[in-house]
Amino acid sequence: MRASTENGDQERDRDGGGGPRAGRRGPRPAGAATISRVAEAAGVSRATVSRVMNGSPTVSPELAARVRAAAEALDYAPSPAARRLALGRTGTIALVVPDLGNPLFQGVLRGLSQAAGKAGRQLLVAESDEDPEEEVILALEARRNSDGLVLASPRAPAERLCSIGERLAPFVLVYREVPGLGAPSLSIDNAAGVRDLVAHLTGLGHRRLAYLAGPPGSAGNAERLAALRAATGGLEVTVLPCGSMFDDGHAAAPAVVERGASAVVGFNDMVASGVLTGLRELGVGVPDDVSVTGFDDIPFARYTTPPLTTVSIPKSELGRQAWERLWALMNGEGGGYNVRYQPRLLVRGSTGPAPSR
Amino acid sequence: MRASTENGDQERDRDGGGGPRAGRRGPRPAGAATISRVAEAAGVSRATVSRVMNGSPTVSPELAARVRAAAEALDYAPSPAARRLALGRTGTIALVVPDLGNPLFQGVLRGLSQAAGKAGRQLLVAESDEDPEEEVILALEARRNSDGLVLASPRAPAERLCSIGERLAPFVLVYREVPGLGAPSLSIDNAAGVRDLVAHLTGLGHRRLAYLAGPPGSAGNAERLAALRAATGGLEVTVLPCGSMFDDGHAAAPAVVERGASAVVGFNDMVASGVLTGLRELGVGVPDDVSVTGFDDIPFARYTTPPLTTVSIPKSELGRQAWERLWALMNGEGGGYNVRYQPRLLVRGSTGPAPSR
DNA sequence: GGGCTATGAGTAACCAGTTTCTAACACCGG
DNA sequence: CCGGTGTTAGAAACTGGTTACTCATAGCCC
Repeated sequence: MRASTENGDQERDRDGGGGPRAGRRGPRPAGAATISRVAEAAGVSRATVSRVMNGSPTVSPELAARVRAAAEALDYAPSPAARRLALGRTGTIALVVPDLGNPLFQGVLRGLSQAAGKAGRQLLVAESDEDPEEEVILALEARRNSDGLVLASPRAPAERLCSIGERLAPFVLVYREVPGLGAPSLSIDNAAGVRDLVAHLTGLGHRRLAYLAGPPGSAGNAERLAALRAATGGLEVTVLPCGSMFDDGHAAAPAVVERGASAVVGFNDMVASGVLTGLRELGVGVPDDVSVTGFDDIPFARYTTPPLTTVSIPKSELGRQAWERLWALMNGEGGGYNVRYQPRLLVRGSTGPAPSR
Repeated sequence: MRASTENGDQERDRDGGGGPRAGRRGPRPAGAATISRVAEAAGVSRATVSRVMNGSPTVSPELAARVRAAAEALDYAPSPAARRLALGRTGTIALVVPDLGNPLFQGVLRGLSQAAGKAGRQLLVAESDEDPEEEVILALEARRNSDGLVLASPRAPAERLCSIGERLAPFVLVYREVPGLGAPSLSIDNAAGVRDLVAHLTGLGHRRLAYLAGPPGSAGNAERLAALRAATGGLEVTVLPCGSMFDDGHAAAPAVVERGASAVVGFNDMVASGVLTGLRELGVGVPDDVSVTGFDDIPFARYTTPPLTTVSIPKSELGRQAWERLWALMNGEGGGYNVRYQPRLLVRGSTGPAPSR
């Protein structure tokens, strides 16, 4: 598993070079130029250096040039830590998600990262590992180190979120709506997506459905399941506990066969892909014997065999939009209304007419 | 000289309570308690509050209790910005990657996020969008806002990295080795992986190979291609320009058929999956007519049809290990040697005996 | 009982910027 | 020639912590 080494570990820094104040404080860059040194070198006050570095127009051109030259010569860059303190802002926004392995949150991460990056903001990321209380703690912690927060918190109780809502502001909630919470939320109309899927399946003649349920605590799973129950009035629906990962879906295949369902509605694309593989291994034809649908339209959904019928949700768009909302909030503009995105049904090869039997 | 009459200026901030200077500065929490207010409330000095908050043992128990009560009552939490400045460290580490959509970097992100989170460190993430110079700029920027850096920089020229190496320290390079760079690197033995694949394929009788090349600037692609050339002495190898995404591989399928290769070596699992789908659409049987291999073992690789033969690399382990190395470096321990991980061949269903022809 | 030491807590000097206030100076009009 | 005005740049206060010194007191030993 492990292998070769190569040297490395060079001189270390010149640490005690100066001698007298060797190792004076902790891990400071040691040689880093400060505003004071630049001021001294340019023969001006610190205030003037600050003004020049921030492009204030109230500095005469020749002085500004002298300061810039000195800054250049000393390779000076203002300390972000000092600016944070003085300005009271961090130039950073934070994202807290339950699971970085989930394509849903990866999409938000990407969209947010790009939007924030374009605006010159840094991005702090924290993963709560799907623990409800951890979500809350990390959110508070992350928020203290940033100017605003994007929070994906499918597990934390609504009351808990409301109780700390004030301390999290400005923030945006994604993939969830919490009534009464003083923050805009960007969510998916899960019910509409499920209705589209069910309509598609019943249109194909399916009457016996199986639902592969997501994680019990998940708000998204609760919504999808409720919508499914509502949309399948006269039909037979079996709910099978499953999960959210490939292997969960894979493991559920025998149960699906046993129940004799003609169509399987997966909590998400991953369990749907898993069950796809599992069914094939059991010799069940998809979509000839059983139809399968997913949810989310993860990048891989079009490359399964057969390609997965699913509903598409705008993951990166959520990230981009979260940035826009957050930006508005940080500037004191309202922008506090909720958006619920409509998923789009994508019919691919994994669904077909119900077997006549 | 400083004036600071210590309690003389305490008066100052109580006038904010009224209306006169409402909205005085930018986005400060406004009501947030400071160490001074806690000190006042507890009737002690700021130094004592600081000592209590940091668990210094040189405070008498009753005083400590009084301070803690005051802090609790005021809902006080030390300002991270002020601590950063005073301590000269940020409590944060940074990760810079070219593309957050790539499972390779997602794996590192997860491993690093979990390891750093467990150690109570925050994680800053930046995406360079595969631009060589952007990689460098973002790395410098991210490093200035953190105590250490994990850098995945497949595009930036080696000399450029060396020239800024000192300013990035402490840092760890992943998925790449740059001789002479003063930082440990964690990389994959691409050559060994390619050799394993080639041995596997030739063992099955394949003599005409096609390589689906990755992005031209990528260091990983260069290594894999060089290793392929070295490992396929007497064989016929066609190199097809491709890319790194599903669609790139999908689009390359016709060219593969045209060249009459009996085995396709994909730059990574995504192009391999893409070509898998493309070949099936063209009516080419895998592995009966053509064998296909990938690289990286992304989570999806075992769920393609047929499951993808590939080599596995320890993505999350790289992230965890990067944290360990970084931690050692930040504590002044050496730990600066390089590690090159050996990939592991995973034979699945996408490879089989060469057609007899 | 007096000197010595250990201990707890306060003072003030940092960290490295930003910003308000103020003073000096040039320019202008009366 | 003088007062009013406008510009420029500096002095100093401010962001909110940490920590090296310092000092007072209490306990201990001789």
